[in-house]
Amino acid sequence: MPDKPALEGLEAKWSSRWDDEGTYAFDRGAPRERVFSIDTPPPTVSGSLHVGHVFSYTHTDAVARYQRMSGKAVFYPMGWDDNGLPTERRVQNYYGVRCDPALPRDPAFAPPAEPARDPVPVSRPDFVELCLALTAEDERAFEHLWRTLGLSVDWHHTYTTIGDRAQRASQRSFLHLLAGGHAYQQVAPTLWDVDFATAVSQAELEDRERPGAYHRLRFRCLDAGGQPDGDAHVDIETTRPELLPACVALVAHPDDQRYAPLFGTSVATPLFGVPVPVLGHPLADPEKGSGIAMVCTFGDTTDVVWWRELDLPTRTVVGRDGRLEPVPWGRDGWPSADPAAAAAAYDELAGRTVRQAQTRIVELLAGSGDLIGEPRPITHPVKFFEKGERPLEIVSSRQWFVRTQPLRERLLARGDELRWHPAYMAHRYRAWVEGLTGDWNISRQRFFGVPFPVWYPVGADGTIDYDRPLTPDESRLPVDPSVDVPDGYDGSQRGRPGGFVGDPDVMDTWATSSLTPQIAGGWEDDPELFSRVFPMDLRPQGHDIIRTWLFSTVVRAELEHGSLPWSDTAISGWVLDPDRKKMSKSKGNVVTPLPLLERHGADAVRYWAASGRPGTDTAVDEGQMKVGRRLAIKVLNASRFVLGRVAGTDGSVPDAGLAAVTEPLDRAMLARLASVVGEATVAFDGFDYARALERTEAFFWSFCDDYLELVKGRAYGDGDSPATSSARAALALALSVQLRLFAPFLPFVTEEVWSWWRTGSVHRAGWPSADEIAADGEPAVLDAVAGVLAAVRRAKTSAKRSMRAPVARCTVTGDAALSGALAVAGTDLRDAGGIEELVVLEGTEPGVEVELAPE
RNA sequence: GGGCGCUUAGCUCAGGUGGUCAGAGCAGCUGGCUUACAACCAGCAGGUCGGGGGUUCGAGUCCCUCAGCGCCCA
Repeated sequence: MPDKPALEGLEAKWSSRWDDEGTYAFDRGAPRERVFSIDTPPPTVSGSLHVGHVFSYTHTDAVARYQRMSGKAVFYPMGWDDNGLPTERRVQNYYGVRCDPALPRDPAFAPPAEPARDPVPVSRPDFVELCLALTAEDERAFEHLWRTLGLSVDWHHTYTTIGDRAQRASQRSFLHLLAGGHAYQQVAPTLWDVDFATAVSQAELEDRERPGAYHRLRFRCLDAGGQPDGDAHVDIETTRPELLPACVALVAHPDDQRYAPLFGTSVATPLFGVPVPVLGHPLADPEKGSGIAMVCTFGDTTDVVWWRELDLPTRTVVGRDGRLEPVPWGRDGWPSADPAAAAAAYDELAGRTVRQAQTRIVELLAGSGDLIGEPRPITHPVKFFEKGERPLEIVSSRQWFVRTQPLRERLLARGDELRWHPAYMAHRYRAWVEGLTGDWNISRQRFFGVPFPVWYPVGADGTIDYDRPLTPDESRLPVDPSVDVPDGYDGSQRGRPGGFVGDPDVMDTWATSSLTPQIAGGWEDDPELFSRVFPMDLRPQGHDIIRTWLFSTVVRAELEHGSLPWSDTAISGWVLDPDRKKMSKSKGNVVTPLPLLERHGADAVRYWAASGRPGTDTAVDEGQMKVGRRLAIKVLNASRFVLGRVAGTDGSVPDAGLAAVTEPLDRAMLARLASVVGEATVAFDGFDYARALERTEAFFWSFCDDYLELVKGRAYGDGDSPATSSARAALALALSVQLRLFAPFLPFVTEEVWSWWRTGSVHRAGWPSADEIAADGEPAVLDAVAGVLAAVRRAKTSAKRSMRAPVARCTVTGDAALSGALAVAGTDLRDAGGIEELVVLEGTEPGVEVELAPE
């Protein structure tokens, strides 16, 4: 035991010791009922560490440590989410490159030493190499952070979402979905980010308020013969006049009497003279604009609904590059009363971006007199990819979907079955599932991801037969269809008539991340392990990703296993900046965790994190970290005192045990501690680590302030007297229990102290039970005596005297319980308070009178 | 527009099933080198628990309503 114990260096000392000794190694031999398995969020490895990680991962770690101490074999693996767009973007910026899948691999490729001003095109394999290199570097930084923070992860069980195991699981599951009819491919309207050149899913959308303008456009009514019906017309309002050439219908609410007479008739689009029907649909809002809308393929998601439900034709004008594509007016589904005029007008638009096209078409409409009045500015919500900078377009493209729509009821039932902590978080899931409007698009037109394990036959005429995808045997997984060859073909047939082509896309990152319980648990790769850990016990995560990660994981487990992926989920809040504002890179208020760990120590930072209630947003609070640091130091010092009294001259601590605790005051203290153990245990069983910490901490401070002071006299006494033996035995028991109660929160300082007098790790010691210290003590004895001691201190303080100032006489008046307490603990009170004469009176007016000795 | 959460001392927050629940820590103030701890200790002061209404013998604690803040979804 050091003379002057300190916190410095404990992180490095113990994290490497734990590693060497396998303190947190998972016991594969444990039967399922003794296993506690955790499906930890694999953090996105895109370079920056975030204090939010430290916050929520500490919550999980506290629970993991509690479960481990309670005798569970804790399966606590760690993954890195490295696949996907964030990594691609980071690699592009870091190296100054861009992926060009048309390029062949360059055997001599080396990344630019300095990022060039203009991105260097690199082949897909070279690009993927760079992604792998950079994420490997980031992953080392993350692991260092986790070890410094003291996460009790089993570092033998790690995975990445781009690694072979993840690819195998993703592809295998995809093949199962395909075989089961849960995955299908379709050319369909797809949310498309022009800049990223990829499809995105509903879960990745966000609405942003953007300025726009209603343009009032005049459509001429047509008679039954398709000729203009005199001067009859109808005006619509649209924020996207540039989509006029893609107009396929007008819709109004079926009950809207203004337009009811027009239902079933046709009108002609201005400029292009395209005849389109006027139809009724309940989604048309009579309050919006003129109450009648033009349906385009496709301006927004409502257009998609109208198009589908009203069985409208498709006339797409916006291409994947966000520009208007050429259109064959008068042919192939592009009817016009005057194809030449339509073509002439459209020539002004083709090749322009949607923005440019809007400006131009407004000029054309104004010139033709079809724009009525001035555009009317408004702000309205526009759909964006959450990582994108330009509004999403909706384009038709070939995509893989997972059928979620028919699952709705089953998914809602699974949500009810899952135990949520806190319970109200279940609402978020339910609201999301109930609001699903389409199937889950899992195709991404990107590079650093898991490829779809499919090829397509190429017919003799060179057409690709998408309806008969070629799939590999599962034993071949993972495959890369751009390199590997389907069974029955050879490489020379790639892209040739009579040959094959590989699917060019990769899966949505959530299509892999939704399988983390399977990937981490060794699904099919290690069935023995999998049977012991799946379904898992706990999914910890933030509330912001309930609709993505939690939802998609429930979908996959339901389709693959017909079960929940875990029994419980613990939802952490967000970390806010010190001013309680949401952190974001754009605001520049993101707090990085390493400096905090260096400044305050891991135990202190963990204390702050563990003080954040489950589900509650919590501000970064260095004040709380300082409190945590003081607590850790207090644990060191109090332990040093206790062990200094308890240990023999040779340093060994006799294990006197509960039987030696004979003094009522000591038994009272242990009884109170026993109730704290009970409270902490109940709290932890409900995943309420914060309450467990609070109860433990409150006890500890009163233990130090009152009990230690009261018992000092006896503790320093003659080692052979029963009174001293009782004090020392109680101190040893109380310290042992408290160190274990604190261990999930302050793993470093508790392990340090444990090592002074115990063998093995405190983190492998048994979680304390009330039985260990269930003396038949009466806690009120301690309360009563501590109350008198406080009164004595008060008297000394108000007299501005030292705490050592002697008290000539202390007169205590109270009921029988109080006098009984003082009868059994009066000596301790006299010692602690420096009281020369203690007088106890029974009376109805309780009070303490303190007469200090003259100075 | 819908859903969820929050509103308790200057600040950050606790307050499981309604009855010493009006609390803690920080900050503030006043004292004390007390042989575990001055990176410490002792003590003090601080709030009509967002407003209004209701249920009840009794409500931060349950119900309704209003206001503000935040998040999610339209």
